[in-house]
Amino acid sequence: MVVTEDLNNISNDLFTLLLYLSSRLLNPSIMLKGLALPPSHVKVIFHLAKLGPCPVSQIANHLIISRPNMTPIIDKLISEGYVDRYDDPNDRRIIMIKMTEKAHKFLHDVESDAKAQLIEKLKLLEKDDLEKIKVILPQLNDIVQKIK
Amino acid sequence: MVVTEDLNNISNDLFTLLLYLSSRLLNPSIMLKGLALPPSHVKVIFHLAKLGPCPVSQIANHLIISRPNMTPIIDKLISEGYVDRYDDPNDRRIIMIKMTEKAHKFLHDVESDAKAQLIEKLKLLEKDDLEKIKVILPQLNDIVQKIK
DNA sequence: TATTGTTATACTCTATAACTATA
DNA sequence: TATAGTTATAGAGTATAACAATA
Repeated sequence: MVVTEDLNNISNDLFTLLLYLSSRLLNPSIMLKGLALPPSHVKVIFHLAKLGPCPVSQIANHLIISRPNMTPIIDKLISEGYVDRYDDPNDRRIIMIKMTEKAHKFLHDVESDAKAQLIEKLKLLEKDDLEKIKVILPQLNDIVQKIK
Repeated sequence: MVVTEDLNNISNDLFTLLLYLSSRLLNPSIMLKGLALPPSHVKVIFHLAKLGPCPVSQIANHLIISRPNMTPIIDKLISEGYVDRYDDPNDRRIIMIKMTEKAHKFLHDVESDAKAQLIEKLKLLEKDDLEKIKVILPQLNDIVQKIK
């Protein structure tokens, strides 16, 4: 049976896992530095990749970016060819944002780099441990994926 | 035996895990917003908590913050009582930074909030899944902790 | 009246180059 | 000569309030 103490332990372990992952394997905020686009812009593309075309304010709400700052971000992404803007026929107040092929390629490159870095670090592990996480990770992903 | 294909799969699973964790459970960059201190300042405190007292430039190197920007960051952290500055007796060029009790309490509060949020999300899982990750997480942490 | 997106503006955070002090 | 930290400064990112257009 799962009790409050279990929830506390699991939450502690998850918190530790997040710290370990970002300090030892892949720090998202450091990964986003040194790219052709500023972090906030990359996050917008990530968001569009996950949810598809979105209204400006929905992106702002999800990424905790203030509405006024979305305008220059979207302007720059458009001028560099990463997203397109189009009107919502059902509500003329709304402007929809959609990522382009260039943005898909950009994300793919970022992801490839990140995974290449991960592989280098994973090579440092012993074979037993690699065998273990090879089994564990899919199980954990199945569970985490159910949340929300 | 662990082969290249396994490394690719593991790296894919790890990447997916990081995305799931930060989008469904706890997004570090969103967690750092809305705090009393800007993200860069909080990261400095986190770094000091992990490594103990550090020279300014070591903090800068690890967090990918440029050296000149460390000065105002440290100034502000000192003025608000989160860190102390003292000289390294062995090398008079070096200025050491050390976190205060107030910073420890601050980190503890941030961590408590994060864990409370995690628990709320974990409650959405079924008991079977909770039993599973209760077993899985410590195993994964043991392995990840060995890297680097 | 509420919401979407924009403008204007001030504030904060950041990056670069040049400087001082010590090694 | 190389390194630690600082100063000066320009640029990039962000938050707030006020506005126009649409619902």
